[in-house]
Amino acid sequence: MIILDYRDRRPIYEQIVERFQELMMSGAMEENSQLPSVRSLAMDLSINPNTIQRAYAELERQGYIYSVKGKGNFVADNGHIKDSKREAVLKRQEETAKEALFLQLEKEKLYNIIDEIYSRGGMRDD
Amino acid sequence: MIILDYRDRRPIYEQIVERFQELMMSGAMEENSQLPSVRSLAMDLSINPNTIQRAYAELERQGYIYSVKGKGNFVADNGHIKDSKREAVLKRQEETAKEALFLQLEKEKLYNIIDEIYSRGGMRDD
DNA sequence: TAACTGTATTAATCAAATTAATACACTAAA
DNA sequence: TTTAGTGTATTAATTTGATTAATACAGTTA
Repeated sequence: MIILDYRDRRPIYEQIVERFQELMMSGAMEENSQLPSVRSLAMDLSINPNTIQRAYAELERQGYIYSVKGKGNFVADNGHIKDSKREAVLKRQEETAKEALFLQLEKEKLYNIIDEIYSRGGMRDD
Repeated sequence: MIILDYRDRRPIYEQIVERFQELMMSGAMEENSQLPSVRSLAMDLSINPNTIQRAYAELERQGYIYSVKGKGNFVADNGHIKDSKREAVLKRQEETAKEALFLQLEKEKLYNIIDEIYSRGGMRDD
């Protein structure tokens, strides 16, 4: 479910946060389903429970999960999260376009890539 | 010429590397022109000369500059660098499009952003 | 020679991430 | 009620990477 990359410069807890975000937003983890416990996931990944705790705290802070003491951590309703992710992607698109312009890339090349991805992947419906 | 952002999580030397790359690829620094000396730039930025040294070593490793002992560091011919930068941007465009698709964003939204940037910025010629 | 340049090395310092070791509170089931 | 799970909190130690500090050495130029 989670694979750590120790060459990645980002801290482990951030990798874990990101990975769960992906899983939740792709629908791979259903709303209200339970996440692995702090201790068990730490065992699985051979890292310290505190690091998992930190990742979970961050996920909760961002509204991705909610925790119930004594029971566990659970996937929250994250419709609103998707919106903020969308914003982030659009911002990233802006940065990419700026850099492409800076490098004198023709905008058609960007178009083509987008078309390629969208035709390959098809569209989901909500 | 160079402004450091201490809130940035990336190391200082990397910020310096990136900034010089920008300057060189935008044409703001001409080929064979001299970079500030290790010690003088360190003074300017109020940081340790070793940090500049590290940044310059990295720039040289990547082929952006060449150094002459006793004389200084100089901007290299970096036509090929621009090409690899272009590749990197296209790859980034691909990732962005994938994520946009994943988030069910209409591709027209990406188009619009690109158009906006390109119309605002105009095109340079080589 | 003097004052610049780059390069290399070693040790010290600092900050952030991670680990380690606990303790405490809640839940669920035997 | 006891046991074994769960989350949460806290403090200290450790580790790692970045940065600083202090030097030394070598080449260039005036």
